[in-house]
Amino acid sequence: MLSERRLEVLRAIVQDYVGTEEPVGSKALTERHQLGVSPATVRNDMAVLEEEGYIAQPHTSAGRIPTDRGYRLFVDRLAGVKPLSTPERRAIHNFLDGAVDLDDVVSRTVRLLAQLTRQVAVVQYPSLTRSSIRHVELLALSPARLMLVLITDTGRVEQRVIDCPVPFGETSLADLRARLNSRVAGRRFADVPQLVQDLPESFEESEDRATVSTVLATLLETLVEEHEERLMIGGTANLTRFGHDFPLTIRPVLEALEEQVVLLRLLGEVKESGMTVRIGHENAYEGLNSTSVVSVGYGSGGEAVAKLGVVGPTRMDYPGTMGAVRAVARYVGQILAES
Amino acid sequence: MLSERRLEVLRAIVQDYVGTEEPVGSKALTERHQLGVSPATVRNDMAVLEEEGYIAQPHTSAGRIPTDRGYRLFVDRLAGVKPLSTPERRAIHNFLDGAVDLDDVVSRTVRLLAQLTRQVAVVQYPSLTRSSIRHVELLALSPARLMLVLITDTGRVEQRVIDCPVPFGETSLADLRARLNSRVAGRRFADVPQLVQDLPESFEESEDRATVSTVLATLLETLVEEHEERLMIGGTANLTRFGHDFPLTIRPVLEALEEQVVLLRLLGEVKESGMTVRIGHENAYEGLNSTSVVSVGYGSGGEAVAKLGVVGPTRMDYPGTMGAVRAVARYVGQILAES
DNA sequence: TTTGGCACTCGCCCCGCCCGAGTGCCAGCG
DNA sequence: CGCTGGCACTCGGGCGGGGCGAGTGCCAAA
Repeated sequence: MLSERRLEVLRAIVQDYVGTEEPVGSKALTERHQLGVSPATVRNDMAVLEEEGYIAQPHTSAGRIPTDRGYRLFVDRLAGVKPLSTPERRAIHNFLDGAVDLDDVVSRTVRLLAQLTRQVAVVQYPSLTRSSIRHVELLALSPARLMLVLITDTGRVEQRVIDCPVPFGETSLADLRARLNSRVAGRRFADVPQLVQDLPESFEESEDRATVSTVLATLLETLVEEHEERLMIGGTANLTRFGHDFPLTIRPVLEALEEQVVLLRLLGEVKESGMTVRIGHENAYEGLNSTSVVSVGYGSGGEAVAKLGVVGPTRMDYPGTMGAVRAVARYVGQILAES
Repeated sequence: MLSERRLEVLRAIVQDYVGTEEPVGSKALTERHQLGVSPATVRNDMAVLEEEGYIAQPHTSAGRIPTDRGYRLFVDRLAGVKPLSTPERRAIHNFLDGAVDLDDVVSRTVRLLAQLTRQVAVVQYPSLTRSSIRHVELLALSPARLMLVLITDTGRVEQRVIDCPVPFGETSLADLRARLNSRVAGRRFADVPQLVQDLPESFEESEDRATVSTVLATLLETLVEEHEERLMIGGTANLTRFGHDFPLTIRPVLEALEEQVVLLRLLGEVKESGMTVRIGHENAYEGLNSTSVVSVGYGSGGEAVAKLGVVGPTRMDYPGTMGAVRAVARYVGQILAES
């Protein structure tokens, strides 16, 4: 077990290193923090901390830097979530109010998060499967082609073009549209499959039934994970502040950011509620081994409809970042609830 | 005027420099190209080319590298557009077919372009103002709130929430929807303003007129440039290949890429048809002074509804990049025409 | 006009040096 | 037993000098 003071030393190391980006030595530590002990004592504590794997030296005769494990301890036991300042809070409101549609909300959120944390921001669009249907629209593009448009209560819109096996009359179309809406409007997406399964049979014309089945198939297909998840990233310019050695670091991170699948999985691991912090090697994806990911779910009501977060160097200001992420998530939730 | 051989020397310099990323000297040039003259002659030619501002030496006693002006001459007079190989062409088809909606088309295009050119790809969504309206949908979210959904012939969907000054009945809504669609469906967006201007007056109830005006105002506002333009970028990981000194270079480029306004202006300068190449300082935006932008319009018919292009180092393979950009633009145009 | 020759320039690489921050260890002190 | 000051040691980073070689410009000859 680590004594109180050793934890204090670890905290000091993390704070200094985050601030200066340079390995921190025993002397500098005692000067910058009121630890009440001499450098020699700190050195002993450091030796213990190193033994336990919380800190490391890049090379002999250099100061110490925290390891992933050290950051983990720091986040879990030594640091709280720093609440935002009033100006920052106001900035969030100013920035997010006035968004005209969902795309706008998401893109503003991304920019805001990137700016507040000075890191890379990732925002997932509200998941379809966890949203409710506001409206389903069917348009005839030509006699044998339909367009299906889905609108969710979170403002998301999806469309699909459908090739009908058989030409489909305008009356049947209006009919289908009405029946479809009366069944699914206001319902959760997750419930849609059983709500519509008997729909084809309720049509008299057998040709129409085929078309109705096709439409429903497309509708259900739209809800398949993988396809339905979208996200937006921003603040990649902040990657250039990652460190001096970043040519090597930045590459895999940029690659990871382009792999939506990777990011989605990353966010997918977020616990339903509450904030998740993944530090360095805790990230399953190799390219992100030298980064930390802070993420949290957001939603219009109590429950999360999607996630957002930031990707930054393991050497990041955890309390501040966590505060910003949480505050933004809450406010985005409010915005969505209003619209 | 430059002699034939001097132009040939310039071409050789550009090609070698693009390949090796290193200043090219007279000896190396004669070895790698059949110029039929000695290094000394080439040196004389180089001196002339330098005097004219087509090439420069990074420092005394180093080889020459092309200047922006040199690249310009190369692009204008020395290089054609390199057609893609059959496998590449096939790759485009494989990659782009199977896109389910417009977002999918755009995101696939971005990835494809980035992969083909190994540079940063930028794709603008089809412009609203140059598209036609396929359908306008009005939904009542609550008695006093409407949602306006616009669907274009290029598959783009825009939605806006409208707060009504006065509650608006379901009958009036259906009425408005019908009248609106009969007027604008199939028409160009640009024509919308005059098509709808007398619409409010055609309503009897004076309260309804206010709402109708609000709806129309929102509709027109949606078409305002700035707001209506969207784009997607990808392949930023390719920035890491820009050069050895890239920490300095990459930063402003990433920043520029995040500034949608900058990019839109960049693409906006593209001539209606035909490819545009902006080299180094020809780019108005300072952060892109060490990059070149190759862009072209694309569209479903003969005319362009939007633009796409790539951003790369001035030291890029112009013929190849131009070939890829053109080929992708053409195929995307086809895809849009089909859907 | 082209060519070979030649002296010259200058950036880069390599090496060795020194400096100093930081360490680990130890003996002494409370 | 824990803390402290002292001390020898380590080693990375910065600085400067020297050699190398690619590349140049100039010139005289073909």
